[in-house]
Amino acid sequence: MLANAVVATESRLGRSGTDTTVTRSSLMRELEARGVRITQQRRLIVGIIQDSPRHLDAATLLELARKQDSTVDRSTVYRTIAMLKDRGLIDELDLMHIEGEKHYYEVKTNRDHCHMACFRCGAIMEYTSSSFEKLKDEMAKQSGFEIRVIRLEVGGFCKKCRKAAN
Amino acid sequence: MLANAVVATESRLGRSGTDTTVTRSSLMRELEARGVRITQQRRLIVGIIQDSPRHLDAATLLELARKQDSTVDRSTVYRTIAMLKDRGLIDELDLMHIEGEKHYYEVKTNRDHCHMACFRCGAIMEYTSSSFEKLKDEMAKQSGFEIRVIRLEVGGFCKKCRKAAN
DNA sequence: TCGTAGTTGCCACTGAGTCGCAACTAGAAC
DNA sequence: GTTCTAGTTGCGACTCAGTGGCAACTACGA
Repeated sequence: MLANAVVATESRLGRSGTDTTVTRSSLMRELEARGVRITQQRRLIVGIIQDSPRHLDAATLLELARKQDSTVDRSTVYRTIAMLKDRGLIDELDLMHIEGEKHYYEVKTNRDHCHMACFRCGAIMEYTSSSFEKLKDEMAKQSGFEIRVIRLEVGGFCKKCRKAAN
Repeated sequence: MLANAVVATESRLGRSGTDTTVTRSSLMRELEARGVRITQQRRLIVGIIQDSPRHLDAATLLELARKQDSTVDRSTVYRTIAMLKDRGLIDELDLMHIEGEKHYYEVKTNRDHCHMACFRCGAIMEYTSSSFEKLKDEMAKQSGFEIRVIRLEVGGFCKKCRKAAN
């Protein structure tokens, strides 16, 4: 029981920072350690991803970056995302395409977790569980597959919305 | 052990029909039963999805449909896909974006299953397991979430490719 | 056979993401 | 501090998936 945690979020497409079992690494520190060239733009974009309380898509990320530096280009945002993804520092999510075909990004956590998207209110909840870890191990063992990325996404209706529907 | 099954596929983006535990319903029969208007185009498109040994994306589906009826339009394919998705008759997959941003479709099965995509050879494997069903139940119970769609996708390297890499 | 609600083809559009290239710059070498 | 250059950026034009309005067509019930 203690190993399981439902992380509910207050805001739309938000995510909670209160979970004690899930931690996220410092992107900037990782990049420096790996000898990646640190440009102003990267510092800015990476900072926004790191500090965001919500799952960001590329367009929102660009918008936020431009608030601080209006010259930042769309390509730079996409290229920075690709760079972080290649290095395994961020995860890409679809969130059940709850708002079109966008992709969302989040800093990789120490534990894999699932995202539950409410079709009615758009809330995103994160869920970690030891059963998920076990399933992952079982899959790798039985299939001989080397798992690099895993994504478990759920669409449906959250507790609040189910109550509201009654 | 018996409850688990790794379904390996021969071909790229293929899927096996040999699994005895996973069954797929007849789309046409379902549509008729639900009083959906059966047009020539729908019969054609739905037939292709049903009979395909591979996971199809919209563009491929259109191409295959046009081989039998060159007048079929792209919109019709997208609208048919949307119709089947809305009615919960097919599932949409991303397959870890192994080939760009396409979406792939498959007839809904009696059991949820996972898709494992090999980054090297592009093979897609399907995996069903009682642990997956259990995790699903646990998630619903603990979070109060009503699960309508669930998608578990894995990216990495398949057994063959891992051996080949050595 | 007819009438019409639902569907199709057409076409123009949007929005996400990519790519080549010239200009710029982080950071190593001196 | 100055210089050098490989790596990065901004720009702009592009591709590709998917959408939506609208007139013409058609499945199917009466």
